[in-house]
Amino acid sequence: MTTPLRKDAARNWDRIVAIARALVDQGVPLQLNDVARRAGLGVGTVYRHFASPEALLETVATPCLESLAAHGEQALADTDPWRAFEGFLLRVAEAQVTDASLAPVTATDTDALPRTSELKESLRSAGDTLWNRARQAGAVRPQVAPGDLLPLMCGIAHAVDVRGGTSADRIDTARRYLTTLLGGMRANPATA
Amino acid sequence: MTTPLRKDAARNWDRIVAIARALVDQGVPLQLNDVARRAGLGVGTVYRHFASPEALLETVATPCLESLAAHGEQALADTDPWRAFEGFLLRVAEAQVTDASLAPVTATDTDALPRTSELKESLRSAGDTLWNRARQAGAVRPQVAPGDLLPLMCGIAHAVDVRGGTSADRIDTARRYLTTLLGGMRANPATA
Amino acid sequence: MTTPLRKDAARNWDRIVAIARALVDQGVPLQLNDVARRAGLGVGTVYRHFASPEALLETVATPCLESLAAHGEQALADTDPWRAFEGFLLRVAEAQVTDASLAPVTATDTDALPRTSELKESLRSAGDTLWNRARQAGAVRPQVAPGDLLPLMCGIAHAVDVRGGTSADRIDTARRYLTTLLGGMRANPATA
Amino acid sequence: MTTPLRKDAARNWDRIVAIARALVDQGVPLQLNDVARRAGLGVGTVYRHFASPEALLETVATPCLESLAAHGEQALADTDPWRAFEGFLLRVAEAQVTDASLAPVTATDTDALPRTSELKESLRSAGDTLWNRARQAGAVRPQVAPGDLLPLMCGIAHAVDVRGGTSADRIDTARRYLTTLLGGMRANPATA
DNA sequence: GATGAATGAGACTTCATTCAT
DNA sequence: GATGAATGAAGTCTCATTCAT
Repeated sequence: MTTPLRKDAARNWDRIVAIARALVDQGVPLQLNDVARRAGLGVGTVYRHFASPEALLETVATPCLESLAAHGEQALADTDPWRAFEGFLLRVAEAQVTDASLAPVTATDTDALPRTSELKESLRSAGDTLWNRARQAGAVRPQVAPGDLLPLMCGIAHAVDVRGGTSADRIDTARRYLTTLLGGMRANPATA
Repeated sequence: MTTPLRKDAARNWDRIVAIARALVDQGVPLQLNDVARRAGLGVGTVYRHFASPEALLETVATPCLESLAAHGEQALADTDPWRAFEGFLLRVAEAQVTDASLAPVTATDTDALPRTSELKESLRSAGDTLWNRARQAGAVRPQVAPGDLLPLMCGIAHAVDVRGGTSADRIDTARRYLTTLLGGMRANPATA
Repeated sequence: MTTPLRKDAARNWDRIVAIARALVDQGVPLQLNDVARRAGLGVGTVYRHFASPEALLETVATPCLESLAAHGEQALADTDPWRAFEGFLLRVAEAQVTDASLAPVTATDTDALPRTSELKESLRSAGDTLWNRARQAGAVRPQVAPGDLLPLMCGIAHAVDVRGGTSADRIDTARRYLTTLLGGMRANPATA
Repeated sequence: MTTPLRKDAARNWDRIVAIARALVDQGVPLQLNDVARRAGLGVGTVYRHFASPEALLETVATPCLESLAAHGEQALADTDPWRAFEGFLLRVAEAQVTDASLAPVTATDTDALPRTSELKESLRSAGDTLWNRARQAGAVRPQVAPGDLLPLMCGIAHAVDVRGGTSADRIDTARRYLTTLLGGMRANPATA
């Protein structure tokens, strides 16, 4: 497909992504000039690898998106539709509040990299399928539709951001919020 | 309290706010220079009235915040705790997706105007009280705490933004999302 | 000469000068808008009394300049020419490092108020006369000429500023510097 | 240490500094925007080379500071402590009234460039050493201490500025002032 | 006389992107 | 391929002064 990079170019690529990852983790906005300086590379080099800050950000987010997409695939194998559905959303929500590169990438419509679009599509489709199965099993109410899943996960992530608090709290909070939301999606609340 | 503005100054004030309102509605980021140019005023004039873009944005948001706060007060008079609680959140959610000035103002911690802080505090406190009443009436689960209410409303607004769609859909979507969330918060789903 | 001010105008005048004095003492640069706000007056009022920041600053400096000029007059009565000369310069130097309004006023060529020019001229002339007497008495070397006196006092004030240190040190430092300088001006060092 | 600049960048650097030099000589305050316009360069280019107006000013001043520092070193080799001390101060005073970039740089505490701090420190230390030697040789009175030297030189420069007069006079005036000051510092006036 | 709103030039700085070397 | 200098629009904000009310 793509020509493999020359060894040094690959080294640069790795370096750029590593630096960007670190910046994202520290909450520093990605600026290609800045990344270049920190990486000890020329801006041009960074631009050669990544056409825009968004492209770099998406590259940083890719492994996480891939792992989520993989989880989505696996979840399809689960025999309990609700558990599969719930587990998938939990993973997504946790990832969103854990990895700062995710929120902006999932929240936008326009992707810089085709790979990003593929992965987001894959997530969407996994979510839809899981939702449909749960629906057919009578476990979810039709109130929210498949296309709502990812937006809602973005909403949870944003709610957690707004709430503030220490980074240790974030996962807990996200879980509480998701649990609540799921409570409203479930068809047969555990009243029995 | 405050001296009423001179007639000409008031005219300018109104004009600035009106232009800002229009910009916000079109999704254009507020820039004081830009507002000044469009209003046919000197930058200094705009800065005299609004010390920062945030101050102007908050001013634009104020009427809406006031109306929400007023609704919060009224809701306290409702004898049905759950209905009062639900009604309040519904109003907040609708406002958030209807008025683009609200989201950034409610999502930040640092307010430019004291009035904004008052109103936000008032909303928070109304939400808390309504939640507590519903709680004491056994209508809500303790899963989410009062402090979570506003963040969650911000989350819903964000989810609606991410979902996209026409502005006509937005209110419906917000309602669906809120209904779902409330479904998860309610202690005794009306199954009885 | 000048029409006496109406009572309220005089009150405003006093107030403005008092505020300006306080600002100068705190090292805050004089801005007429700022002064007006702090005085609870309109800018226009301040401009009516003082045509420019410089005019206000000179007004603030005036009492001190007057007292120095008065001292200059008195010094002429002293029978010991060197003591008179030395005493005058000491007073000037102390004033310069004590009253922050003085340095800018004495250092510039262009005065905003005629009164300032008069006072500066008076100081200059007093210094010249004292220098001439000391000269005729054989107490000073002709190395520095009369016109150098005030510039040198400004130089001392500036040296004290550059040196930094607490405000308590300033007078001592100024005295040391002046003593040294005078040591170089005196014709018969106390070697006898 | 530092990578040499590319040829074109060096050309721009030189140009910027040359223009800044000219402005300083004309007494025009350095403004990076202004310098950029006069140099026919983008603002960004000037900012790339000089992070702030102060940094540019210090760069303009550097050669002169270096030459003074070099003189300081050489002066240490002089066998006559007083002559060395006097010669050093004379050079500094002359430079101050000759090169308008010096006064603001020497008068401030906070340097924009590390190189400037080094050079200022070097001057300070040379002055201190020369003073100490002269002191040990019994040539100076302990009235002014080493830390006073640079402030006093700034004071002389300022006195010369205040005095005004043609630029031809300036050096003469500075010499007279310094001579007088040194007269007051010297322990054994050549009366013997 | 007093007021204070309005002015607007102009300073500072940032940053995404291009392109000569 | 890599470099990094250059670009310049655009945004921020300040402040001395004027003039309508």
